Amino acid sequence: MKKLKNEKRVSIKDIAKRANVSIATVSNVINGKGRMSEKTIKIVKEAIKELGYTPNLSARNLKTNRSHLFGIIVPTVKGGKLHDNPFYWKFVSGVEVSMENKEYQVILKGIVEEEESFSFIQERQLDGVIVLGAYDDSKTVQKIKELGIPCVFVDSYLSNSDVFQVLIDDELGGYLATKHLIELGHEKIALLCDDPMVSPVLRKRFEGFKRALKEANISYDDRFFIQIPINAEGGYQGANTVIKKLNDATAIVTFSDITAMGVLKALKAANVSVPKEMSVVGFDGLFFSDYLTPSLTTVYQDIEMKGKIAADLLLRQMKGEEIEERTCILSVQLKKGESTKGVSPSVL
Amino acid sequence: MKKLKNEKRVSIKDIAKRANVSIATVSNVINGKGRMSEKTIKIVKEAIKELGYTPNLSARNLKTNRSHLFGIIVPTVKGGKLHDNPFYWKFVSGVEVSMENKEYQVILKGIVEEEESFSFIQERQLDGVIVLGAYDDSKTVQKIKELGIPCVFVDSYLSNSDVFQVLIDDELGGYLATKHLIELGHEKIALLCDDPMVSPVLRKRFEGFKRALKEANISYDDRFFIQIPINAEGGYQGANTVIKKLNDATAIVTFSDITAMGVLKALKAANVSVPKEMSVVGFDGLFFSDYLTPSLTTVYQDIEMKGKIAADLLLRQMKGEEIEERTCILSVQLKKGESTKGVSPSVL
DNA sequence: TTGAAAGCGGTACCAC
DNA sequence: GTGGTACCGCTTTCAA
Repeated sequence: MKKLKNEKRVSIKDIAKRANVSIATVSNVINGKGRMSEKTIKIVKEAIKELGYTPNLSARNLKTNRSHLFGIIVPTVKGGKLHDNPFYWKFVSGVEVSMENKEYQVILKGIVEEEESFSFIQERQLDGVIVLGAYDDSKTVQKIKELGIPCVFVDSYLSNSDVFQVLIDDELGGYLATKHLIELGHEKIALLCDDPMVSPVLRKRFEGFKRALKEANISYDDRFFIQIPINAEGGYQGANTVIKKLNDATAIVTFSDITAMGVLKALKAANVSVPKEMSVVGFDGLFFSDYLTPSLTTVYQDIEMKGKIAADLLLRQMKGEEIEERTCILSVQLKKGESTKGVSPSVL
Repeated sequence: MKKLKNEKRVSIKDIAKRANVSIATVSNVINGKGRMSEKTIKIVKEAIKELGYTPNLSARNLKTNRSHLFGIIVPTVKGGKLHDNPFYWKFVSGVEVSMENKEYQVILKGIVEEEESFSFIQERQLDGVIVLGAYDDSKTVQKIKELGIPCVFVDSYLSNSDVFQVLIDDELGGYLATKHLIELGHEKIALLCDDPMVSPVLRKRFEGFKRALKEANISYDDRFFIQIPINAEGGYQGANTVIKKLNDATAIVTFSDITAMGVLKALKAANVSVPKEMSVVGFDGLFFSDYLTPSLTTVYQDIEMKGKIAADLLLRQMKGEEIEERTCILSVQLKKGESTKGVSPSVL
């Protein structure tokens, strides 16, 4: 005989009724707190199974002030655009690996600092946040710190040493890319890059670039710096600028594989052979870099590991663990592909 | 003089006290319900601003049974691995566009059907879910439907016409890819694909493949079907198989750009020139397909649009809107690149 | 070992 | 128009 059920979700109360115990006991069984007889535990557990109970996290969160939710926040990148860059995905992937079986869920959110507020962090009671690519003076840092919740800053170069940070050795990356070219005999090296002043990450890489030049006694020449947005289109445009205005350049350094991808396309379209007439170096070591033609010489960073470590730091903070080493700097390495070779003897 | 504050978050009560009204009134102001005098509204709003109040969503959710959270669920793909496929990024991107300024947050979750339960949907009180790539008999469909929450199935070919679905014309896609090659004179066309029986999407594309052959009176030959996992490595291996065992093949059809990418790499490594000696077709039209060498001829689908529409259907369901057309099928089109050309006269 | 009850921060009904 | 209050589902203290 079918009952017209109210279809309400089963709650702790229903379990209590079914098991003939109080809701407090049910709660204790669920959370494994207090001491109860084996018998009650069994009865309650059976009731839970029979009735198909699942806890209501809203209620639990309300009471405990914890949400088991945390955020990955990317300032400066608007929602939709976030997903154009494989970097973020690799990162999230790493985060999720660390989160596996920890009962946390992740909310990924792109933010435009000027427009958006951070109220959702409070509203949702996020237990912690990972922030990507902030910088010392950004509002984001200020606001997040005000909230006083566990957080980890990635690629942010914050000067405050109390803050948890994950970085890579960007300076080394810029250095390695450039040095590699120099060792191959290149001297006229164009750099395609967004304004290094807006991002500490780019600034570091830029410094590495200059260090390599200096070490080789090659003077830095402004003409060889081409400012472009860091994306494929930027690379495309930038490469065309090189072709048109810097006909003595024999190599191009970019600070992202995505940019390099655009560079390769432009060079191909202009019939400039890579690496014969022009060497190209990328940065990141994203999955496709190996599948381009020619395959890309690039500065590899372990993005997934970055995500893992960030998540790990966050989890440990949330547990209230004492953490001595608050900044983690990952190394990078040059991954040689086919896009670079020795400079050909100039034909006169 | 500093007070030792309890540092508790300001709640509706604090606002009520500050504004000298009841919490009911505050709630009404916040939600714009009921009729109140302009004056009270102003006072309350000021108090909210002064105290920096943000609502506690857990509390609200508890009361209203809505979470303003929804899930994008990918069965068959385990958490971390989800992010290896640009398809999902693009899709999520579309979803977020539709969600813009709707106060919803998205949780992306890969699931292994066998292992995982769907309890998180209930626990978090998700207001709705978008499921990618389920199929009629999958547990996922059954379970989600039992939950009775708004949902949209994408790429799932569910036979139940009551269900909300977004699809592309996969059959047409398979057909177009193949027909294009046939028109170029190819007859020995290898197909690299995962088992079409496990996924309705692949089955449809496979059917399109066969239809094109049939139309051209080319008999389908089992030898030319190479089963591989749909990823770059699969493409790489598959192409090598073609090289070794099918030396009469002049073209390769794949059902994903990622696969095609692997194919191109293998062919390049084996010194098989594309498209001169072998034509290659991809599927999806992902961002990098245009940057490969040669650029990929591929079946383009508007993944972002898929995401937009799915999100839109979901939002409308949640609003309780009447929706007549429950299944949306997007078209696809052939995007010609450099990876296909007419078959060269066979050299004897 | 178990249970009664207060209360987390809201919403919504109903009385004034 | 405004306010009192029950209640959402759960955790937790304290008493039995």
